[in-house]
Amino acid sequence: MQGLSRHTALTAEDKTLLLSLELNPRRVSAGEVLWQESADVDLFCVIKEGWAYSYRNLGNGSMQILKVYLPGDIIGMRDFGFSRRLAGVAMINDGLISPFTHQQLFELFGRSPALAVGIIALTVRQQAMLTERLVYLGRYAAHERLAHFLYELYLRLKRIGAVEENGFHMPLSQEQVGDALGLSAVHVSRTFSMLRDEGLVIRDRQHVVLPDPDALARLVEFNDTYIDEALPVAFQSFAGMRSTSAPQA
Amino acid sequence: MQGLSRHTALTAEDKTLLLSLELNPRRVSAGEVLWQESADVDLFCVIKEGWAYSYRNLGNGSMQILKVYLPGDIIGMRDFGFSRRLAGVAMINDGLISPFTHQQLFELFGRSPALAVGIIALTVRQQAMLTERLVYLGRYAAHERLAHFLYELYLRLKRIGAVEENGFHMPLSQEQVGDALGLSAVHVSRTFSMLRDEGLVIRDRQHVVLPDPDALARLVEFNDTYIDEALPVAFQSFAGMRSTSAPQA
DNA sequence: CGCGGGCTTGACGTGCATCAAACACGGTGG
DNA sequence: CCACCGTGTTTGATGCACGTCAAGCCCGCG
Repeated sequence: MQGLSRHTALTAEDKTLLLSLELNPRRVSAGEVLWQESADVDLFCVIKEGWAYSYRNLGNGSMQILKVYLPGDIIGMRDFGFSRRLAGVAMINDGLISPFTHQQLFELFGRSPALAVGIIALTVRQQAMLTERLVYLGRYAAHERLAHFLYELYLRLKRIGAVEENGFHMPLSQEQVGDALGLSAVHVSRTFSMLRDEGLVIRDRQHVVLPDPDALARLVEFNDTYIDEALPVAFQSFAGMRSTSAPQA
Repeated sequence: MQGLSRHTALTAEDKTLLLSLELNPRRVSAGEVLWQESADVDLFCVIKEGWAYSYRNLGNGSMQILKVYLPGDIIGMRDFGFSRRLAGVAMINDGLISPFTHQQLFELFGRSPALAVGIIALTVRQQAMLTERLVYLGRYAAHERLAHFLYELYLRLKRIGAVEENGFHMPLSQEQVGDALGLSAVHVSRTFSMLRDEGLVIRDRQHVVLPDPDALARLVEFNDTYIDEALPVAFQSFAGMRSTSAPQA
């Protein structure tokens, strides 16, 4: 809800509808697979606690992690419009998720165009992050990929209040970081050392501190508009246009 | 239209609406930039003739090509929901495009839920291709990236009838192919030679032949469901649900 | 106390980038 | 018709970033 209200104005009814998606929370444990690649698309989830990632297992034995999901994120929208999953999703640590069905989503879309627009906007923004990663995989060296990855996490965590004194908890193993960045675990370790020696990243076990976030942002030329930007005006009016009971602010 | 009818049933009215998007075709010449990164999002386009690509120019002087667009593709949907372009788009060769506005798109969405669903489905499928590329950039070697790239083009071109005897016209320079695959132009050349020596790809200037497409498909473990798959049943009924004048098949 | 998973460090090999030079075209103007 | 050029491609030489293998280390855990 916090995420959606960033993009579009919500009425009381919208909020009730949204909460109805989160009725059946379920505890999940570290490493638990929420669904496998090629499984039928039946559910989507909101993550309430814990981290998750979507991945593809490849023919050559390696894995590519596509995206890391944090509390508040919606999982599974990637597969919206497909009958089979394009990627598996697994929990990184213990957590709490609220699954909801295709049907619930359609119903919500039908009742509140504002919510439909907002959820589509969130999905599009997730896709923008993927594109950003594609650029880094294609054209940047290991230390830039890692710096970018950490800085993006930092921004996303800050939005949900999970950063304290420029530090945050990062439950990913270095092998998993490597799978996300297209690097070997060994090289991730070396790259962390490099960033430490340059005073950009301090890490102790699963705790990461970015002593000078702005310096990191400059290093990776971070463009944060795609994470936070509000919807263009045209969208607000479109959402209002078809709304039956929810005039927009 | 051909692309949409693959995913959802179109009524006569839908077809009229679609054609209204293509009223103002414009000739464009090779290398012409349709829009720059960070430009205001005003237009989308259907490509009627010619190839285009979306790209990002990077701080380190290199370029990453995100996607190649072929005749029949809709360009610009990546930026749907943003006020600024996330990537530039340029023509590869001379062509013909039909621009349409945000507003036209909204109007079309309002009139035909079936079309809205179909266009969203096309957009989601484009994103699936991007994800596929991300996987290849992260975890596969040059010859696999190139083979995958060529095979994907081959499938997409075959759908629009631009393949003859397993061969097609490919107006991209090797530098551009490199920018798409995260490789140097020099290495693209060497990789082409490699695939030629293995009998997988024959190339003469801008003409490419895949003598044994199935062998290529096996090499890259190509999963073509994401290109062609029809919409799941739930979508058809959703499209029908809100339609005022267009009962679904 | 021993075990195992994750992290570190070193040695070594290699895939790809980079630089540079030569080559093959198509287009242009003389 | 042929010199001329520019752009794109090929080929070679060299270097480096990263992968792989392997050994040791740290720490939590049974």
